[in-house]
This record gives sequence, structure tokens and C-alpha cells, in this order.
Amino acid sequence: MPELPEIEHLRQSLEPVLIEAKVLSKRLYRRDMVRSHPPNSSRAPARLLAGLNITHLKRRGKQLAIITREGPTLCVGLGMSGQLRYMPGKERLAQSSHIHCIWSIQSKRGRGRLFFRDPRRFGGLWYFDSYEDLLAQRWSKLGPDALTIRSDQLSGALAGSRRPIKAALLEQSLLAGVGNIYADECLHRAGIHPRLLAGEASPEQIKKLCQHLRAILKKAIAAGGTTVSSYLDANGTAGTFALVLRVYGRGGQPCLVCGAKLQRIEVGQRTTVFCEYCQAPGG
DNA sequence: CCGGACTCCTGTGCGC
DNA sequence: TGCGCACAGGAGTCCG
Repeated sequence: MPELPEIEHLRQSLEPVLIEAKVLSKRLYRRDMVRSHPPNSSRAPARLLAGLNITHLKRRGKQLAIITREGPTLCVGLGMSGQLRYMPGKERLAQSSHIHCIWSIQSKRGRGRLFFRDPRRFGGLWYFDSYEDLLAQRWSKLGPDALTIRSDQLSGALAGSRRPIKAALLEQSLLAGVGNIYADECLHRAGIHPRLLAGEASPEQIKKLCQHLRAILKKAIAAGGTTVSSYLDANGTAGTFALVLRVYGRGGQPCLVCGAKLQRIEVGQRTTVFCEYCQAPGG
């Protein structure tokens, strides 16, 4: 399940084959995976970057932008089960079901194809006439990127909120990039109860949370992301960060810090695992 | 405006 | 061994 580290690792793994590459053509198998397009450009979205030259890959939160020299920019969201895979030459994906779009690519490394596959279809493609339009129309709704967020920004995002802090961390408009895995992990490392009201977190707690959040995301990127069930990078490589998760998916098992049985509760309609001693309500 | 609930979707893994 | 079902969750949308 891709969160910020998985998308950032994906971005890095795609750069060598997509930067300065030309999109020769595209084949769209599911039109409804193109989620939106500006109202005044009815034809451009249909091209979906075909004939254009890619210059940049940018990420904000869990979203990836493919930016072209000509201007048009495609924002890719992977949702729960989405994959972007690059295959050289005419190689095919081992898993051939649920492929929604294939782009033929000409790069310095030769020809290849970029596959967008998403079994659950929670992801999607958002077309914009320019990167500036993407920033103004879509990414402007996202909070600061969790990888580089400062303590004062996190404090501002959480201030006044009456929601459980776990639910607030998942809210992309407050801060961008955190999903269920890293929300539980950073709360455990910071010793904060997931049901603590976000607006009632102390400055010390927020500072600690911020430090752990950035650190864990950075480490997860270096590890190639977390592969719980389906995440693979552009080359089909699984991440290794799942090996060092301390709470996610470990409900009922002993806390790796104190040995107590990890609790499994629901917060904000999401399964939440925490240690009632390391993350005591009082702090 | 805010927070919570619901919805979309299919692969996985469990129990019987 | 096979079937059926609960569960997983990112994010848009709706409602009180």
C-alpha cells in the first residue's frame, strides 16, 4: 500500500528511464481511470502525454507528477493497489490483469513501456495543461509534505483540531504523505496515544512526533519502501521496510520496546495498533 | 467549517 | 480441498 516513501522510491526508480524520454504513444484501456481534466481543454487529456517529452518527475505527499517540456502534466495517484512499472523493449508484465494504461517510451536507454496497473482502481490519472495548473488546482489542497515538514508546520496543522491525532495524521489536507502504516509507526515511536485529540498535543509531543515522522519516512525510502502485500517499485522490486515495522500489522504480539501485548483498536475508521504502556493516554 | 460515516474495488487469508 | 466471507485502505463525497 503505497504511502509517501513508496511513491518517493518509485519516483527515484523511474527517473533514469523517464527523464528526457519521449512518450511515443499511449493506449488507454479504462477511460474512467482518467479522473479529471480542466474544463477548457477537451482534446488534450485524450492524448495523455503522447508525443510529448518528459522533463521532470515530482512528488507531493502520495502523488506523482509526470511533467513535460511542452507543459502538460499528468498526476498519478496509486490509491491502495496501484503500480507504475517500466519494462524494457517489448517485455510484458507478469501480472497482466487490471492494466489500465500503457505508454510507449523512447529514452536514451532505448525503447520500453510504462504500465499503469491498479486492481482495486482506487488510484487514477489526473491530467493538467501545466504543472502550475496541477499546483493550483490539486496540490494546493494538500498540506506540507510530511518528509520535510517542520515542527511549527505540524503544530499549525494540528492546532485546534478535535480529532484523534491518528485521524489528523491521515488527513492529506493537513499534511501530505502519511497513511495508516506510518501513522501508527510514528505515534508509537513518539510515545503518543492514537486517540489523543490533535489539538491537545503538547509542543514537546509535536516536536518529538515531527522528528520521528521525518526520520521514519527517510529510512523507509532508503529501504525501498514497505511491501506489505502488493507494493513494487518501477522495476518490480519489493521494499524491505516491512521487516522493521514495530506496530503495524502486529496487533496481539508483544511490543518490541516493553513486551506488553499490542492493542488493536479502530480510530478514524482505520485499524490502529499501539502499545497502551509506551503510548499511555497521559503521555 | 468541522468531523465522522459511507463508498468505491478486488486480492488475500482465514475458518468451516 | 474448496467455498464463502471478512478484511485491507486512499480519498472523494455527503451529511449532521
